[in-house]
Amino acid sequence: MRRLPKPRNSKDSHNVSSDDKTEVLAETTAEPNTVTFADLGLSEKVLSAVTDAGYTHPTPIQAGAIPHALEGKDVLGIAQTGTGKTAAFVLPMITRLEKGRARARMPRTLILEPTRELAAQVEENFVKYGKNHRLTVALLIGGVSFEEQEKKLQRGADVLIATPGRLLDHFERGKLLLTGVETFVIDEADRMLDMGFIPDIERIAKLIPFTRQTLFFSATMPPEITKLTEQFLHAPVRVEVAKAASTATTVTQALVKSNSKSWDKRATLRRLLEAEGAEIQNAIIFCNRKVDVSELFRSLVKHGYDAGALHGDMDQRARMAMLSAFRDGKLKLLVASDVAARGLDIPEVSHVFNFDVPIHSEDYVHRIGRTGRAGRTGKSFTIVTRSDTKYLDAIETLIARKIDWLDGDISTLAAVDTESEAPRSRGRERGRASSSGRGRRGSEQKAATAPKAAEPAVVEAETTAPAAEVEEKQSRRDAIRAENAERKARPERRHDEHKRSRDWRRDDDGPSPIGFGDDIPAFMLIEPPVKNVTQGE
DNA sequence: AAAAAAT
Repeated sequence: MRRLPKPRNSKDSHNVSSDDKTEVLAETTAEPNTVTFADLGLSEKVLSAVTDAGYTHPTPIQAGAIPHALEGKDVLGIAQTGTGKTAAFVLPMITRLEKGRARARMPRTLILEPTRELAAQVEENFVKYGKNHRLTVALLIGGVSFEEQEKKLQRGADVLIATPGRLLDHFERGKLLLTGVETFVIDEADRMLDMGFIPDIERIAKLIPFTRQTLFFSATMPPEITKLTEQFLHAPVRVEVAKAASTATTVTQALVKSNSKSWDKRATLRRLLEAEGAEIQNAIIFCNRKVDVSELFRSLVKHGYDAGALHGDMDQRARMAMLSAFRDGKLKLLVASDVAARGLDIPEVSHVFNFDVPIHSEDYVHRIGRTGRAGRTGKSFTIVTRSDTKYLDAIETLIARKIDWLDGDISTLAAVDTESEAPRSRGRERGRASSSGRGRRGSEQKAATAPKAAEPAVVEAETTAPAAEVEEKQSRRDAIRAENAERKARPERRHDEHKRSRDWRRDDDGPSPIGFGDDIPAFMLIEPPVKNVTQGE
């Protein structure tokens, strides 16, 4: 038996809210797995597409939202990505579209997404589940030409999937009327808020008839979003599945200390990559800034790693190429900005590396949520420098637990020379500090693939917290906050900045590849460099 | 100290 993306742990649907409009997914009424897609009221054609895709049992958000969406009710879905949220609106929409036909320039449904990749992903869902239908789906996103999009609009689109900017652009050019929209979907509303899209969304909503059905999804419900739901939704059914500030139980988390110099961080990362070795099926490496994505990407390629890059300043074609190569397994490592943190459906990522500690703690949760999906296990490593400690404190407070250090916490960095923070065994750390020869490093490299000394404990964070656990978690948060404050009060040890090894410095990046700007995908290189060749240098 | 999105 397979489920649509992400069977989380069964507690997911126990969230209780006092809101009287709320429909809580009541698993008190039935065993979670007894509901099948056939019970939800979807049309035969949709059902057969779902069956063909290999799914029989809906996820909690699907079971909760689909029947109401089919009835034409407004739905407020509070769910993180990876809960099967997309199918929760795609399946009932296709069913409802069976009645009636699209007219030129008057799409019947509109879905707003915060990023281009997410929009493209939703389109794929319509293709997959609408294979027994003759649906016209138009994807209106920036970075690509208008022509084809206009053609589709002119022909009459049943489904419009758009990012706000390009949609308004089409509208202003008079290529589009929104007066025929029957169903309006706002996806990832909280992220749209972060990105400053709310005014655009309000403007778009005003162009759509009042009588429409609105499906509204958000991972979290900050006050601004609540206000927006009051404005957009009429007597909505509320379906809530997962808590935002939680990390999957299947993700192993660890911290790794490093000096803050970028070459030092890159060296730390490479050591981690070597240590994990064959365990890495594929990995996303997150950087906070786009320039750092490019820089790290070039460095990894130069060191012979099978790496790609993904960030918002890249050419759209390169973005798509990179993403599909990564999905297809042609790329092992994807260096990315937070474009890739949320929403993107990249199955089976075995590892997540945070090259930088995220500045906003929620991003940490989203990033490591890229691994350990659908019940699989995943590993995450976060490289921490001295100046990151306050962000780290915020993260630990948010997730209400301390994350294990792989090889001594940040305060131990000061005690030894700067290149010696071997990511694993303490014994080796001492050895590294006293050696400076290259031959030595070569053997070190081999040792890196040996079994790891300190395996970080498996996370026990909950995906959803019932009332009693909420309190317990809060007190844990308070304790962590106090502990962090106390640690901060202690005087910090100075470290020796001058004892850097020359070898590390030589890592600085050489000439950039040509053709794809800074971000030529490694898999497109004519001569794929061999891993480890440059490593010992 | 950031990223994303219309040109």
